[in-house]
Amino acid sequence: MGRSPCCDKVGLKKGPWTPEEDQKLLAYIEEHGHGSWRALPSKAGLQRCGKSCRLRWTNYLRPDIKRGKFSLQEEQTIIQLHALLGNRWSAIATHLSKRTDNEIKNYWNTHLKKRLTKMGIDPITHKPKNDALLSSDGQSKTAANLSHMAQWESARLEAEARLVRESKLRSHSLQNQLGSSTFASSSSASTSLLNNNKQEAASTTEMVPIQSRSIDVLKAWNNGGWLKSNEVSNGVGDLESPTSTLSFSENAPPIMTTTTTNSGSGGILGENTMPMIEFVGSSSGCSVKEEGEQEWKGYESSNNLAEYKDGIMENSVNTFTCGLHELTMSMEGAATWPGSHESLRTNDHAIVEEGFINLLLNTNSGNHRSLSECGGDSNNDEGSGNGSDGDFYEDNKNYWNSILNLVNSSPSDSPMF
DNA sequence: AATCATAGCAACCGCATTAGG
DNA sequence: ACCTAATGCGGTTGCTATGAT
Repeated sequence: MGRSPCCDKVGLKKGPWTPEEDQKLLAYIEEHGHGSWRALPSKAGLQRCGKSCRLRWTNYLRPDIKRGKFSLQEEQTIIQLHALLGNRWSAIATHLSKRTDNEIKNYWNTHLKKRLTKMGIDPITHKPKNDALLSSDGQSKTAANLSHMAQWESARLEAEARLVRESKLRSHSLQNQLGSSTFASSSSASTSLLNNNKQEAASTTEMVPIQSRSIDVLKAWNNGGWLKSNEVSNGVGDLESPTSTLSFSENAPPIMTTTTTNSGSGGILGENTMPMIEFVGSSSGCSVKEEGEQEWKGYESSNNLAEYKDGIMENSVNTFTCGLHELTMSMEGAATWPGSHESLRTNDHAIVEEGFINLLLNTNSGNHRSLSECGGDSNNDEGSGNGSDGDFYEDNKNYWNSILNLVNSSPSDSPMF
């Protein structure tokens, strides 16, 4: 497949945008929308290629972009999501609303990466340098992937175990609760499940006003139609998308429950033997740090790995709660579990992964202190495994929990259901 | 004051994927 | 099923500002 020519065309301007050009582009999009980017430049009277216009808009002119200094909370979110996702900037950006992937990427490359390196942390593997050196040079990336894979796999195994346990409970509750329908769901069976999970969520979190709204979450993923429950729970009413065009007129609920029935005809859920999946998450009150409230200086000056660990791998005892098993169900229907980090780039995998992330981010049930609070003044409570770091499993769990906690408490309005 | 080095960031490049005919 | 345009995304480049010598 040949690549379409773009900026090589003669007569098209390249380089920095002038205020006049910005004004033209802005005015045009405000009036007409961007429509076809290729056609836009001529219509807007710009001597630019469509791609350049699109980039300028998405990275700079879009009105919902937050610019300026990154807060500590944002920095920590980026670091942890990077540990989780690697250099998948767009995925990271979806959890930092109002920040563009380009900005995050730049910030990582110019600030965070150096900072971690300075602290003796390998920015690729997110492990202490000594560990990373074991797989030096070209192998460090592979090591990072393996690390990510191991973490994913660990979470998945835990989820699977839970799935087995809960699926049995479900079949019981299904039979018992057909018919109750306080949720706007297309199926009464799913409704009863929702209620189960709603109660479960409510029992493990602070009581939150419960609304609900059902969508086909997989379809929503396919369409890029993210719903962000965090924003609602954070008191932000409108749902903004990190991309320019998505918006939702309705508020997402503090607990977003999603069901989809399995047609059994293939697709993502094709091999799923469960009759339906549901995503139940909750987000509760969060603590938001003001920008610049805390600095990294403690970490930097001490160059102390233990402190880093305490900050990033916050000690928490909560486990993956509701949601993971539902995700696993969809995962198993969606071909295979990703065998490598890169393999996630296929659409199904991306869907699964995003769902997993969102579940991770959305399933916190009560331990939602921010890292700013916990990691910032390090060691309020002794860390994972009570100081004995030999237990890989505990470390690993705490690592993921810390990510979960971080983003749940993040002010960044991460997209959720 | 001039020169060089470095940091920061906007913008570009090119591959991958998706959508539509 | 195939082709092509459009779009998404991550890596890289190059310009500008700032600091050091």
